Amino acid sequence: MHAYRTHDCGALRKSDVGQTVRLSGWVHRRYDLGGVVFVNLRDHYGVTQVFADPDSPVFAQLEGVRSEWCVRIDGEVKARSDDTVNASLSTGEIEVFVRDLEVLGEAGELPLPVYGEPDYPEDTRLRYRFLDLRRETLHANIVKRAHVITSMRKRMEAAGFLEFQTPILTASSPEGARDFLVPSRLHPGKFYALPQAPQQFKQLAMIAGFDRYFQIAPCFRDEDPRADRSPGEFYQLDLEMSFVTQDDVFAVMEPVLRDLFVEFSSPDRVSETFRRIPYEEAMLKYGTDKPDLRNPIEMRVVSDHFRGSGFKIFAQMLETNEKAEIRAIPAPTGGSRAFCDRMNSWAQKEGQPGLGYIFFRHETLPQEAYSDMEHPLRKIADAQQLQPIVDVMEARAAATGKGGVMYSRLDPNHYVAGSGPLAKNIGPERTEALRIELGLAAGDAVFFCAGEPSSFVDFAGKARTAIAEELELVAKDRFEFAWIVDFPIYEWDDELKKWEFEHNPFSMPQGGLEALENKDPSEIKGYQYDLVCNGYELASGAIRNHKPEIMYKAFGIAGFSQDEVDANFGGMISAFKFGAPPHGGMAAGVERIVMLLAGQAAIREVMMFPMNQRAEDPMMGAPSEVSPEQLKELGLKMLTMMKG
RNA sequence: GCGGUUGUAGCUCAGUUGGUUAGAGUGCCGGCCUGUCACGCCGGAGGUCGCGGGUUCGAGCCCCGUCAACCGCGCCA
Repeated sequence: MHAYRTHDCGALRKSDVGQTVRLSGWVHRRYDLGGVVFVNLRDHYGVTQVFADPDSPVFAQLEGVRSEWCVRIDGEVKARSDDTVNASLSTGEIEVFVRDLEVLGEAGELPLPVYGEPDYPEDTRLRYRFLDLRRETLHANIVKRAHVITSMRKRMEAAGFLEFQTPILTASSPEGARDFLVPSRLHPGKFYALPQAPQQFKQLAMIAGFDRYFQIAPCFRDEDPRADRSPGEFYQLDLEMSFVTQDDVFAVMEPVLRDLFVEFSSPDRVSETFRRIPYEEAMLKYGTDKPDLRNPIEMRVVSDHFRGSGFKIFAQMLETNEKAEIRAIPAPTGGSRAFCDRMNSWAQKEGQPGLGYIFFRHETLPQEAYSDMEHPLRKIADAQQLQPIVDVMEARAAATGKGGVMYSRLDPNHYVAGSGPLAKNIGPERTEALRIELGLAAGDAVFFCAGEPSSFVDFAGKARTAIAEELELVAKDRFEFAWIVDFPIYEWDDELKKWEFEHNPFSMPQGGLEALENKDPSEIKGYQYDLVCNGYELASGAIRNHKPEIMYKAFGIAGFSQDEVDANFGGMISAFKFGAPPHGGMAAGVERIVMLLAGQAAIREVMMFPMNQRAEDPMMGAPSEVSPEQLKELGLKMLTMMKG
């Protein structure tokens, strides 16, 4: 018999009854009834109930085991009686009567319960990560991660890509994030850098003629973390292709990613096709370049409705500031004063002066409008009869799955009225025109942001999210993908008074050299794209700039001289001078993909050994001090003494 | 670097307007229990209320400072 096991803890079935078996695992749970003791034994594969009574020679020992001890048992598989079958266990039809017991590893009092896995603070979980990883959810997340990565590899290979490894010790680059540096012993005073991405290497691989490259690539960036961004290191599905246009990259990667998501969810949960949304349109409609498209709300510019209107704040703003505009955030089903006021105070908590709104409800015409055909409200009511608002409401109900037809359209003296201070100021005709343009109905509302777009887009995006969350308009179980395209290449840095690369300096500008020479930098767009899903940026990529002269010009606009470009990207630039093929690709965040597929909101839930918010590993004690000898060998000297 | 939230038993948390001996659940220890699967019942141990200072007759609670964690901002080709 094997020293530790004949079966794993998820293996035994009714057909095994009568066998003598050996199992090893952890004590998941113990039920000591005095004359009989049950133990749920757990390993990677499952849970099996084992038990003993005074007939067993190891009854007393089995009574003595505690949670999370690692034990080996020998025993006989027995069928459970019908009334004691546990349907929630795959092994629930049997149990093992223990005749021998060996304690492989005792456990002290647990700092973190494995069983039941209640919420625990991060630091405790990270300090005892090996216990945390025994817990069902995290264990399953890590297993899922492995399966997702395997599936990525298979799909990429099936699509004709080859996986190559690129260096981990490489050169520091001035672009982008802060580098992790590694001192060189053989070259005192010089440093390697850990790669932020294999960007230059994969482009060199294209120039070397490998045509299609991919890698599950470790990437290192010395930046502060977020819930969806781990500190220090993470993995990307990195890829590059030669002789391709942007459309070719999309055509190859869309099925890879869609099928991956379908494999780990279901076909009806994933976008059939990935929409393409220009960056500008995304900023306008969603207030962000990584919109959550499960949220049906789309914003719209409605400045004209307020120009010269009785709502003086907006009207004057439009008159005095050319750049100012009014943007509407429709809120289907949000048509109550209580909801609008709640959003208004939410906005104030966000540091805004407030959030103007109109909400629409069904009202009865005033008496004097009943038969006065020239009365403005009579006209509105009649027009609504002609273009029945019921249709709008039905369409909206179909789109959002919420609301319904809330009144009879047969009563000629009923109409949909806009309410709230803003509606009073601009009057019923303008209110009605707004309602029609936005496709809203009784029971709906609309909020407004005003000013220069650059000052409110971020807030507008947040408001769009908050409104949809409050109204439960978000289709939670969906994965809504879109390509965000046509990113601007440059962004004006107001503090440094210069043009900066908005995304990545290696992209091909649309229009090539001519655009760089003739256009205002703010108007130059790149063949540069992001893949977004549910509000996360899942991937980012570009058709690369493979022509040295365009490269020099592009860097020149951002203030880099030809010498500086040669110094920092010399390897790649010189390669561009030896027959570089047009090429492009992208890189997708592995952790973010797994996070979405595992239904988690934090990236640490899909990483085996993540660091904490301060980029420390409390279990391994990283980062740590090193000995003076190690420093001396590297030619390094501490300038500041660490505290403690 | 900045802002918000949190910090009370091994662990997760409650603790009212400042008022006697700071509680619960869970875990741990002991006792009882032969069909549990969130086992049940009885008993017990376990606390520098993050730390330092202040106000007060009296502080877990109020004030000031400080440390730590999480979330966010800055940052993130």
